[in-house]
Amino acid sequence: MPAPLTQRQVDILEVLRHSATPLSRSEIAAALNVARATLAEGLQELEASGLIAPSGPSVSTGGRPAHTFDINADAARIGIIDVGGSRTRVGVSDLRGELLQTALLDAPVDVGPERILGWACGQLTTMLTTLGPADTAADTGTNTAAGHQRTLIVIGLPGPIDFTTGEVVSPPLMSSWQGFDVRGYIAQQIDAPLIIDNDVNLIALAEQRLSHPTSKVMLVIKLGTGVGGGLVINGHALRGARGSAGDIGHTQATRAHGAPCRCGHTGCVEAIAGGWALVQDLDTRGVQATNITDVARLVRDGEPNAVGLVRAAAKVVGQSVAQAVSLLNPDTVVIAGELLAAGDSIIANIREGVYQYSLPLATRDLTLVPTTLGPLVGLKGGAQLGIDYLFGTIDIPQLAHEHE
Amino acid sequence: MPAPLTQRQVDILEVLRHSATPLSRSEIAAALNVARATLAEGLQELEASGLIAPSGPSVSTGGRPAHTFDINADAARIGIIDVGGSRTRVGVSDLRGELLQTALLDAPVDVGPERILGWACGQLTTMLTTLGPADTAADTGTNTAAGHQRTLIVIGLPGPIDFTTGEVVSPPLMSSWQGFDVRGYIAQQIDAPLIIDNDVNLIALAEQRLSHPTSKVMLVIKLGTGVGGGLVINGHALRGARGSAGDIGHTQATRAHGAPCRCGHTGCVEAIAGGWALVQDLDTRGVQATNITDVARLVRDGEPNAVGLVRAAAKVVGQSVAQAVSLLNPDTVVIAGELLAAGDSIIANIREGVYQYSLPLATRDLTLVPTTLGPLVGLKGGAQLGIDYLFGTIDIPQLAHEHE
DNA sequence: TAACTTATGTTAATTCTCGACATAAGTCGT
DNA sequence: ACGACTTATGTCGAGAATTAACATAAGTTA
Repeated sequence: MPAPLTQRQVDILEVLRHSATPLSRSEIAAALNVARATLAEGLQELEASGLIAPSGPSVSTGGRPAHTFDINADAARIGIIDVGGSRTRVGVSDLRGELLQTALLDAPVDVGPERILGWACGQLTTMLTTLGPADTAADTGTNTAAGHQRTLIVIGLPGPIDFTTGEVVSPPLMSSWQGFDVRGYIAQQIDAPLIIDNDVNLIALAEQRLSHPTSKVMLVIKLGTGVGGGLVINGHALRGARGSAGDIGHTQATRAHGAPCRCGHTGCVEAIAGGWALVQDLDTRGVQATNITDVARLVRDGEPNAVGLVRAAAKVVGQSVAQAVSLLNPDTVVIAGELLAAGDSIIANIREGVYQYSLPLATRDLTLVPTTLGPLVGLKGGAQLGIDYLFGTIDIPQLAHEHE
Repeated sequence: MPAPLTQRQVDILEVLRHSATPLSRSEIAAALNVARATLAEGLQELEASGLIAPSGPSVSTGGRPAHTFDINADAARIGIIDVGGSRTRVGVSDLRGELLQTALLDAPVDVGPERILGWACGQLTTMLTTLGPADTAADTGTNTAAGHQRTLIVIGLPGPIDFTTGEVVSPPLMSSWQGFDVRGYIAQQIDAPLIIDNDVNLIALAEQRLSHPTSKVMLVIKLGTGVGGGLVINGHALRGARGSAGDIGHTQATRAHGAPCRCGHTGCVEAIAGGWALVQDLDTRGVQATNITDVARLVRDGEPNAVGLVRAAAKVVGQSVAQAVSLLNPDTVVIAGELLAAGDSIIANIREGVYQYSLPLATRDLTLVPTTLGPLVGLKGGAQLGIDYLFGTIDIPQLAHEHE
């Protein structure tokens, strides 16, 4: 029965985490509105537990230099699995969210869960061993004094996750995963708490925390093999009643469009703008492409069919985003996903749709930008979610389930 | 410079407010997880300030009966103005949210702000005088000890409110209001703090607080002269970056539909399902109707054109709601507005659209129901928002602005 | 090197919070 | 009607949490 963190300690960790630079005692105290003396005990315990570490003296401004503290990066290792429609990435991050090592598997999600998760678990096990069990910060034997697991797995899946059960539900993109016990499978191979979430939620968290920290209402759209969305409201991912919030891919495109979607409906955004649909449509027109990377390359090369289809796709996405913008009035919309590799016209076309179909007030201060976090954005977001959990600030407890 | 409420006092008020029955000291202490003794001081101050009042002894269960406390209904009066597309209601509520008196003005919003607000302010002034300045609970002279205004005005307007300026913005339904200084006008007539919000936000708050208190993600649609929406996430209205969140009326209907909308676009939901559009369409077909009440009556009477148009309208709304349901995965959707008077088929047709176009996971546990709070729901919601403000738990400080 | 500036550790005072006790005010059984 | 019992209330002293103030440490600057 490990002692849990006090509220004050959670607060200290939050402050440190959201600061770009290490902080002195005085700075932490000021941020929390408490007297400096009040921090002493909590700070000492945190240091003893290894969660935070001294970070060298700051430069003097004319007086005694302050000792500064920062999150101890080596206090934990977070293994992250980012399953995408056409590729899967794994990585291990430290407690500051820095990725220490990553790996890529180029296989579509529908090769099935065993192949993908088997590979991922193997990679993670190796990485976690190589990178060492997290510095247990303690000959003192108090390394779990704060009651924290020091290794943690986060997985993002490209489909709706019912977090009341932790299962993938009627996954249009992942029929071979239907009913598969992801939690059980991973638990068998890696003994660590596991958090399951939607892949776009991970991206959304990364964007909010790392690129747009002041955003209050953020919408993130991922244009990959499928089309997904994620919402971050006041710093928390909004997952909805059953965890399926953010699904923008299977909303109806504005123009009646007969394209059949894998979800069983017709005219879904994804049936027009999803990577799989683009590949399929190109195929129909006799253009060779096996995945979305090919599509993006074709667009960059100026292949007329690809250019036209992707242009149309972006406009459809723009209309859908416009609906979402009207409904939510976000301050920030971020576009991510591999289709961005097709070039800047994607964003331009989406913007066009948004500004055309939304009311002026909703777009007046709207920031609509592509992600700048690169292809590892999903892993970075997974690290953020894992840190949330370790710091006791996770918002949806159902996501995590420690097997005892 | 009045002393503000302590955090503990705010907590006590919250507990009392959300309890259906008056509570004893022990019950309050249990709800707050503090010792009974700890409450004593805060409780006394609250009683002295008049915000709470003893509520008679509870029935004994074999021992000494407990003294119980409840919000002192007479500690404040909240004047509420609910401006709708075709009528305006005003009312005065007490601090428990009970409406003490209401009045109705049957005039469309576009007769202009002076006419409507002039009438409303006149009514409110009379009511507030008649119903007495709130019981000032104090020969003691400490009636403002807690630093609370005891009279407050809340107004809900049927258009997007830019709460960074407090103005009605490019109101499709209210061109005569464009640029009108609502705050200034009311401030001139009634000397009290003023909260301006969207009318559907008020309805949404009422529904969440009074009818669906366990809902975490709620969407409310108002089918009136216009079509509006409101969101309540975790008990707080989501207003978005500029206050225009919830706008579902000016999203594009799924089927390409050329109907021109007052907002300048074509094919908006409101251009098909808005009361004004229904009236217009009926007129085109030679059926007499001047407002949405007429339309609803025609449907009840079985007039074929009206039945058909309203049926189509409900389906369009259903499709839009389906999009919103996919995006947000709410646990509850409430339909309100005067069009409901047309009969149960409205809800049935909306449900049909939602279940047809949403993914199964999003609708698995979805509650989709009409409002049961009656035509005064907007006033009731305004009272809730006002109480939020008086109790110090208002979530969007920009809404309120005390003129000094 | 002295004067100055800023950070840190310590401590005594203050405030908060709690459990315990004595008392108040009912019901229940005879 | 009365005593035993049950539950609520007020109060007080112990203990914990928090703070401001002071003494000291560790730099910079003239």
